[in-house]
Formats: sequence, C-alpha cells, structure tokens
Amino acid sequence: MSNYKEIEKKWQKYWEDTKVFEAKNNSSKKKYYYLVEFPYPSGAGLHVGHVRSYTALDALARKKRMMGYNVLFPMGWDAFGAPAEQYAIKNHIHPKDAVKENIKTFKSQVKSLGLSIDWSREFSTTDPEYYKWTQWQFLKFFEHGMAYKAKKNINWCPNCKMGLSNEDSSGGVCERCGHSVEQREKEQWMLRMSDYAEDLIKGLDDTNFMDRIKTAQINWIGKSEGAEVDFKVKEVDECLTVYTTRPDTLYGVTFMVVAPEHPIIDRHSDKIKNMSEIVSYREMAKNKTEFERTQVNKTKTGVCIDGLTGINPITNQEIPIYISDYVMMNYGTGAIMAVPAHDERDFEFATKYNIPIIPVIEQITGEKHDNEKKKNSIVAVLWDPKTDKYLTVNWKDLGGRLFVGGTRNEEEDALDCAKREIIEETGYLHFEYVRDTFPINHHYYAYNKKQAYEIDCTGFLFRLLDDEKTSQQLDEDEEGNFILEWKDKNEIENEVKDELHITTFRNLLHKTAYTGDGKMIHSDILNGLTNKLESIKKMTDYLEKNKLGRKKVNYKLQDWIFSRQRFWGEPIPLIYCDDCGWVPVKEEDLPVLLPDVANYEPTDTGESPLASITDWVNTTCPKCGKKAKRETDTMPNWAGSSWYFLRYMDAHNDKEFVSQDALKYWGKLDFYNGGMEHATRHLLYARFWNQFLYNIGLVPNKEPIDTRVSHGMILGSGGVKMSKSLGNVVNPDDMIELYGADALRCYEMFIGDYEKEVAWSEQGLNGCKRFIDRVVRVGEKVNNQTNYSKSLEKLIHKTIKKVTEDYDQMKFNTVVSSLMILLNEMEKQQEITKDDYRVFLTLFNPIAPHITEEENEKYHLGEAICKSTWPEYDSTKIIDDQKEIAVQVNGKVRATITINVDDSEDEIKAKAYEAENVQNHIKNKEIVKTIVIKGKIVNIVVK
RNA sequence: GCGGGUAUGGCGGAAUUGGCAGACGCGCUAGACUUAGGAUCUAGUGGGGCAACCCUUGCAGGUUCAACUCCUGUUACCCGCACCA
Repeated sequence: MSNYKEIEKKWQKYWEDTKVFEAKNNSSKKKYYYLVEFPYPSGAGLHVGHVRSYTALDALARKKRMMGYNVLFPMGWDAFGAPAEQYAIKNHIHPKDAVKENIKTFKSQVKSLGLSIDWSREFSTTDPEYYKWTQWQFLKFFEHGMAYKAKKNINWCPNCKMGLSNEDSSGGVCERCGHSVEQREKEQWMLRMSDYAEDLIKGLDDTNFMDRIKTAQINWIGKSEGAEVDFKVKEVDECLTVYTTRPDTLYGVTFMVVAPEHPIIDRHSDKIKNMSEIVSYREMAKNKTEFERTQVNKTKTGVCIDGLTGINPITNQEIPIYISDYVMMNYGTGAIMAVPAHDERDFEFATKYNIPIIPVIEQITGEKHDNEKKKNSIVAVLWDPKTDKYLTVNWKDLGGRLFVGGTRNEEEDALDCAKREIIEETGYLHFEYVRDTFPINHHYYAYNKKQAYEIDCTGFLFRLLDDEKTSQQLDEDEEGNFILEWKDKNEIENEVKDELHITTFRNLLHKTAYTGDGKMIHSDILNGLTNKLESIKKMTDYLEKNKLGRKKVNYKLQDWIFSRQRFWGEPIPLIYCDDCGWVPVKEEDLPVLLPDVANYEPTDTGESPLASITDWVNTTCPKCGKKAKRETDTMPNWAGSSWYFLRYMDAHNDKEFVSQDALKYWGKLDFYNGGMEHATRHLLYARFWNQFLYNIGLVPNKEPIDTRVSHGMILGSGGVKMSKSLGNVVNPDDMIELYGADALRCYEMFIGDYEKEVAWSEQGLNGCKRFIDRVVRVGEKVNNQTNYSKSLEKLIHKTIKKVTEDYDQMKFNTVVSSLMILLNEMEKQQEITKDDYRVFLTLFNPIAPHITEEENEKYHLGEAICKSTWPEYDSTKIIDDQKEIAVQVNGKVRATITINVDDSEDEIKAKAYEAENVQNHIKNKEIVKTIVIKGKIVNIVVK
C-alpha cells in the first residue's frame, strides 16, 4: 500500500472541483449518452460485479469525451420496493432513513472507483421531487384509459404478505423470499400493456439490442397466430369459443376442455348433472399453487361435464366437454378444442380417459414420384418378451433388414392382414395384438417392377406367446430370398435402414401424438393437402365464410399488474368518491407524499399498510368536494425505473418531468448497460412506458434506447456464484484497500470477454497491480525529448489503432494486453521520450484514470489527460516493410521466410522454395501448385 | 419440450474474420540479487519423442491448397421460457 490511496483521493477531488465530467445541456458538441442500470442501494453494498460494468462504461465515456463529445454519464438510485422495506423492518428503522443510509455507503463506494459520473444529476426514485413525476405520468395513463382496476386472481406471497406480478413469481415461487405463491382474488390497478404487444415486437427493429435480447423479448411477448372457433353447445343457446393455432386439425377434434374457472360452468350450473364433482375439482385446482399447477410432466386430471355437449361446427358431431387445469383461463379463451392425434397434451388426456383419437394428418416418408400406384399395406413387428427381441426379415441385397410387411386388399381389415402376413412369412402361430400406429403415407420406387407406389401403411406390434410354428407359405418371389432373425432394439436402430419400417418401429415403441407436418386425411375439404399453412388458411377462410370462427392473433404478454399492497412505493395518486368514482389527484397537489408513520409493516389482510392511516386515507373529492378516500395501493418498483433515463436529461426540473428542449437535445439513450436478467421485464416495461409517452406526444422517440449491452457475471473463484452462504463474496472495498482502485479496474477489464461470465482470481488482480507498478517504474526512463522514439514508433501507432478499435468494440481485455505488449517494449529501451510515455498513459487512462493522471503530471507531459484529446495513429507508419511469413508444404508449416512488402509473387515463391527445410520436403516430389497469399502465407502442394 | 448461448494448455483467455493455434496475464520450473521473499530481474513452460518429426481448439464426419473459424451430425454444461392450445 503505497501512496495509491492519496493519488486516488487527489484526482477524485480534482475532477470534482473542476467539474470536467458535468454534461452540458446546451452544447454545440455532438452528444452521447451512456448509462449503466442504476443500482438498488441494498445494505450489502457494492459488489465486484457492479465494478465491472461501471468501469467498462466509465472507460467508454472517458474515451468518448476525449474524442470531443458532450457525454452524459449519470448515476442514481432505484430505492423503492420490498428489499429496502424488508431491510428497514429488520433493522427497525424507517425505510426512508434506511435508504438514505444505504445510498450514502453505496455512493462513497462508487466514488472510490473514480468514475467520471456527472453527480450533479443524481437522484433517487424515492425523492418526492422525482416520484411526483412518476405519479404524474401514471395519471397520463389513467387519463388515456390505459389504467384500469380489475378483480384479478393474483399471485400472493403469504410470507412477504404481498401481491406479485407474474414476472415476480415465475416458477410459482416468490422471487424475493422463495416461498411458494398462492392465488388470491384482489382488485388491482392494471396498465394495458398487452395493447402494445405488436408495437413492442415491431419497435425492436429500431433498436440495436443484441439478438439474444431481442429474441428473449419476442418470446416473452409470445405472439401466436391462429383462429377462434365457435362450438355450439347442444343443451344451451350459447357457443363455446376456443382458440387454436391449428384449425387445420378441426376434423380430428374428439373433445373439448375448459379451464376450471371458465364462466360457462357457472352460467349453466343448473344444466350440469355432476355439479358437485365439478365444484370439488375446482376447489382442488384453486388450492393448488401456480407452481404445482404448471408442473409439466404431472399427470393430467379432469372431469367430464355431464350435461353440456359440444358440437363440432364442421362435422356436427357431438363431443364431450371436460374441465381440466391443463387449460389456463388467462390465455386465449380459456377453452380448447382437443385433437389428441396431433397434440401431446390432448393425447395424454384422451388416453387416460379413453376418448377416441382420430388422426387427420398422415406422416409422410420416402420421396414422391410421378405416376404412383396406390396401395394399402401393413408393417407387423413381432416382439418376444422372453428375450426382448424383435423379429426382422433380412432381405440382404434385395432390400436389407425389414420387418414383416405386406399389401392388403380393400376388403381386408388391416389387423387381419397383419396377422395373416406374420403366419405366412414366419410360420409363428401364437401372438397377441399390443398396439398399432397412426397410418404413414409412404412413397417408394420398386426397381424390380419398374413402378412407383404411394402406400398408406399401418404398423402393428404383436407379443409372441410361444414358439410353436407351422411351415411358411411363401410366394415365388419370396422363396429363399430372406432369412428371419431376432434382433434387439439397438441392432434394429443401426441396421434397419428403410424409412417406413424404422419409423413404424419407433412409433410402435413410443406411441404419441404426431405433431409434424403431413398429408391431410379424414378431413373432407382439406383431404390430400400436404402444406400446413395452406390447410390452415383454407380452413380459416371456410370458418370465416360460414361465420363459424375467425382469424385471431394471441399474445402471452398480459396487462401489467400495477398495484402493490405495500408501504414503500409511490402512492397511486387517485381518490375514490362514491359519486364520481375514481378521480385523479389534481396536478398541483402532486406529489402525493407517503405519510410519516411508525407502522409500515405489511398486513395479514392483504390491505396496504397505508389503509390504516385514516387521516391520510380520508380526503375530499377533487371533483365534487365530498368526502372521499385515497387509493392505498402503491406502485411496483418497476415504475420508477421505467423512465429514469429520461429524467437524467433534466434531473432537477420542477416544472416538467423533463423539458422538451432537453429531450430533443439528448434524444435516445445511446448506450445502455445492464444485466441479462433485465432483458425482458425492465426493458419491456421501459419500452412500453416510453411508447405510451410517445403516442401522447410527450417524448420525441418511440424507442428510447439504441444500443443495449450486458456484462457477464463475476463468479467466485471456483466458478460458482458468489454468495454469503458460501462465504466467497469479494468486497470491492477490500480490493481497493489492498491493490488500489486502478488495479481493480484494470483487472476487471482484463479478466475476460466482457459479455461472458468469469471466475474471480485474486492472483489475477495481483498481476494487474504488478502491471501498474511497472507502468510507474517505466516513467523513470522518460528523457527530455518529444516525438516518438524511432524504435517504438511503429508499435505505438499500431497500439493506438488496436486499442482505439478494441475500446469501441468493448474488447477491454485485449486493450489491456496490447498495452502490456507496448509496456514490455518500453521496458527494453534505455530511455523513452515524453511523447512515448504520454501516449501510453492516455491510452491507459480510461481504465486506470488516477495513476495515469499522476504520472502525466509528475513528468510534466502536458495538460490533464481528462481535458485532452484522444491520440491518432498514422496509418502510413503501421505498414511493415519486412515481414515473416510461414511456408507450408501440403498444409504443414515447414519454414518461415522474411519477405519485403514490395516482393512480387515470384520472388516470394523463390524464397519459399529456397528455404532449407522446405527443400527437404519438396525434393523428389512433383509440385502440383503453389499458393501465395501476399503478406500472409505460402502453401506448396506436392505429390 | 421450446428458445438462446458456450466448449481452445494447469487456469483466465488471444487469434487481423478461412492463412504460423495458444498473443497477454496468472500459475509453475530453474537461475540472479538478497538476512529474508508472498519484492524485483533473467530464461523456460500445450502433449509425445534422443531426434527428424508426430499429435492437439468437446466428439464424429464433410468442404478447402489451407478450418478454432464454414457446412452436417452429435455430446456436455449454462441461461431464459414453459400444460400458451
């Protein structure tokens, strides 16, 4: 621990005093806006993961400023929400004070890193001056009919005593405490986010998000195209409407399923004969947690509704209606048409409840030919349970290994045909039927008959009962041409090559729904079609024409549940009046402040703690002046973070949320860094919020963010997540104390690919400390001269180029390694010039700002680096006049030769042939060709 | 199950985008200077072989004069979503 600490303090003070990092709102320079997601100031303090992204963006911001930009790089605090509240409850202090305390420690930690943040724009989402505008914007949503109150079955965490959004309770457990989540019915404020589903997908085209973030968002929004189909219900005058993406399978519908909560049940409970059974099923489903209910692989349950019968609108067939919890009320219409032959879930359900399964799509194998003859056929697989082997028919050169197969004529039943063929071909007499397959549509060309065939083939599996045999009855062309062999499953997988036979075998062993494409059968108007999209379109058109259904797009994205029954959030600025209903608080009365109270702990009733503060709740109606009550719910902590990036543009404006001038000047957030865990939720909320503001004319851009990047996590030294319980959490304060802020910053940039997760290594950090020590030591070689040393000139220009490009591509690890290479060269020199050192320090400054400024000052190399400009390279000085290149013989390096830049191809060839080791490899051999890639490589191909 | 990603020495990772695989750092080995070294400096360091050479980018194929890089298949791990009809 040298004087690093004093150096760091000195320069941090200098930056603060000179205000060099304060962004100007009225600058003629080009603007650039960098932002790292603002931290949640938790009691745990700063994590080394924060250091990684903060340093990275700080480096970019510092470089951009030196390149002449007016850079906005602000920081603030996201301090509403449950964690702060929990912390406060635990430590028996008011959340307000807890937040103040945490921000203080957090801020001093962040400051010790020496970031070039414009602290003049700092704010916290919990500042009344800030949340006034969050409330104001909520009222805009309300005014435009985008906020509504609805009774919702919400996810309720009994431990945190709080309602959770779907996003906060994914997997059926509370994100915060891990407790499993229950269902509770509650009146909730909702924002109509699902209205924006399409725009949120389309808007991605106007962003430069990484592809994986775009796809994550698209998947989250979950667009699906299909149709709604109206099924008449026989007993009542009502249609049961379902949503399906596969209207083409309508002829295969054999039952329907509605969600347990489906209102049709309540509407017609008088018609339902087994109502008590249904009620108890509903009870059971309700008591299940969302987690249990959505467990995949659990066996399906359900009850047939006795008294309501569906009618397939296209076949007029009567089909049963079930209730089952595998259908969700909150997606589609809460009711489905079930096609067990082509949907795995429906298949499972139908198998369990013995519901008929009608295939309407035939799997296609083989290749189509012209002039095909049609045949019906079977493939029969005989299984011997004693040996667990299957009987194969080995045709050797005449067709390879197959199973028993045969053609059946029109009158013959497929099962009879299969039995007959087994007896005739194999002689086995005693076996029993196990199962059959859906038919396969197979195409092949028979060379012996010079004829192409299209066959519909059903597969059968039989169990062998005993070994008793009769003599085979073979046709002439079969006699003596095959042998029978028992083979196990693996041998069959390897040896049966015929597509029809192997597919049939697989389908027999594992019978399930066929979800692939194929040829339509049993489907009247669709019969024979093989193109899925065409079938879907034809059926949808038919439905629309006959008023039986309509095209429909669905999204998984739901409306945003915007209420929390908690104390520590922005109060929702609405007042309920018995006469006027929900009335917004007048703009001049904003913000609605959180009252100062002693008790802010959550209640068992699920009511916000605010509800018990009567003199806060009781107020007058802003419209009619009568007695009225305030809304006691607060906003989720995603609210404040949905627009904070706009506020930095004009952080202390008390007239507007941001001035239009500031919005116009700063425009989009150019470069936004944050964790992958926010790829869907925060980013979607923020985009939705901003698109709404755009639509009502309050912001100039529909998409608020241009580029989005994500840093990889920093793991503990074993490659496992850092956690308190494992005791492998690294505290940045300790690292700064031991190695200095610059070394810590340098190490975190050098540690690896910025986007990938990496394991922490304190030895690696120590290596960076050594590097910085060497940077300081090499300063002792500085002489009185300017300009670059002749011996270093080329490398310096190359390094400027490489480092400049690598910063721009966020390849910080190779920035550091390039600088290490340059330093290694400098150390080899007797002395170095002022400019040599100065350019090195400038290139290193974005990563190690303190020590580079100090060294620059110590040797009087020029003005402070933060005020100077980024170095440029001279491309003419980068070109090597001589170069070592490899010579390969047959692709293997045999020698290296030195070439001049202006050597002709022939000269290079000559040099290559001359090289000693090349001679050894080409003598007595014929040179087929010689490839010369100028300045790169020579490859001599010999025979 | 669906979607996305990753795989290179003992370790973290480079590779001009198809052109000498292993830059740079850590660690390790030997030596120097030292009362001392967890400081610093010098040399070495993918594996095999005395050597010429051979092998090597998860695995198996393919394209090419040339593949970590492109194509096909496959395995393992990580992340997100998940009965979404």
